[in-house]
Amino acid sequence: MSIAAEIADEYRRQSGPSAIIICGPTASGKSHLAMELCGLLGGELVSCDSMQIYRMMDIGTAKPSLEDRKKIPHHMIDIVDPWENYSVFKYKESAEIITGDIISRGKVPVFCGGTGLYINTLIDNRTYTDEPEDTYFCEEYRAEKEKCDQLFESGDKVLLHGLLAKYDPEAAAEIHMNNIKRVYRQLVLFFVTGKPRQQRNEESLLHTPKLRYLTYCLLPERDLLYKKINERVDDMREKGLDDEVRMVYAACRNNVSDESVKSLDILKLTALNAIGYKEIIPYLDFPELRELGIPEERWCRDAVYDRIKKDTRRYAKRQITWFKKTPGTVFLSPDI
RNA sequence: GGGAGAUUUCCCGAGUGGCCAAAGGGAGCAGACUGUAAAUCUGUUGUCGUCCGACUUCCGUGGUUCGAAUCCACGAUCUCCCA
Repeated sequence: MSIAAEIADEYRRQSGPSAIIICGPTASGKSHLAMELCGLLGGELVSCDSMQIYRMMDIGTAKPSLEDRKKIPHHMIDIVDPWENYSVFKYKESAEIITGDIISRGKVPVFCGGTGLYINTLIDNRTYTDEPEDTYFCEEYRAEKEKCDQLFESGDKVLLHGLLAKYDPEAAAEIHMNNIKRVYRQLVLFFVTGKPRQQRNEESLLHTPKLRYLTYCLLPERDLLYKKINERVDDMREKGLDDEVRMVYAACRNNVSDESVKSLDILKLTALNAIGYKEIIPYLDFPELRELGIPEERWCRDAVYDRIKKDTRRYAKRQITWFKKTPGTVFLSPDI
């Protein structure tokens, strides 16, 4: 019996509202399995992928083909533009509505993706409060936030970490000083909510999950996975990743303030830091990118694509590390 | 045939007598994370033991020395130059 058939059987044995999650590192064959399951169970696919969320980024994120999307309804794909900000909070919000809708129509939600943070947010039914821009727990924190911004800009990790130690010592003890981005984020969250990390975490877990999730993680043998990754990157190259990256970058450039382009803040956009994009962007022929100093050397496609492969492999490793500790997960090792 | 230079732990590469299991980088491996996550960060990489430690290494063999990756001799392989 095929893996899909077995999972389908297991699913049918469930009582009460249930959903299936298919996770695993990139190129482990998640989409294929999820599609098969949808076919067997009359399911609809809900993506848990932080990059397939973005429109235009088709080749580099290995989005399912339009053909597949016609066969089985796919959700949570192509819902934001690459120059927009997105977050787990927004993901959870939309995914919840969509899931409810799928169930109310008597279909089975089949979640599929590799973003562990999103997946665990679903499983635990974490709830966050909205985080409006520029709202602070108290007036005093507004000034502190500004100070915090300055420290972050100047890269003063020692003082920034010290600031966190002052407001949320527990978080400071757990987050390494070098992890300046996270230190900064913790501070911002503290100034907005007025609550330390521990408390926020606990409170986000107060709502019991409405669904029972059957979680499966595809974990191919490492060598096989890496081989598959390399092949997939070569494939992307052939399909025209270069052109797609140029198009996405240009689109972001047109939709972001001149200031951001000039200061290269544009490069901080989450979408532009996706693997396959961030490696190619420095070589694009846009005036502001000259500052990066890289275009001087010859554009060596082989080297760039090797870097993409390497970054993808490392990403896969991080995904595996995450999935391994998600409770209740059933691990499968496919031959791909 | 003659001359010059090279050979270092997975790779690149530092090291020229003790502070060397050997800088640094790459790649690998392991991990953290639960409010930007395809992001960000940490640890580790000769063997054995839990840290202190013990043991085996720097092309090979032999030698000098209290002590050698480092000096000497011979050999092997590679690169360049003259024939």
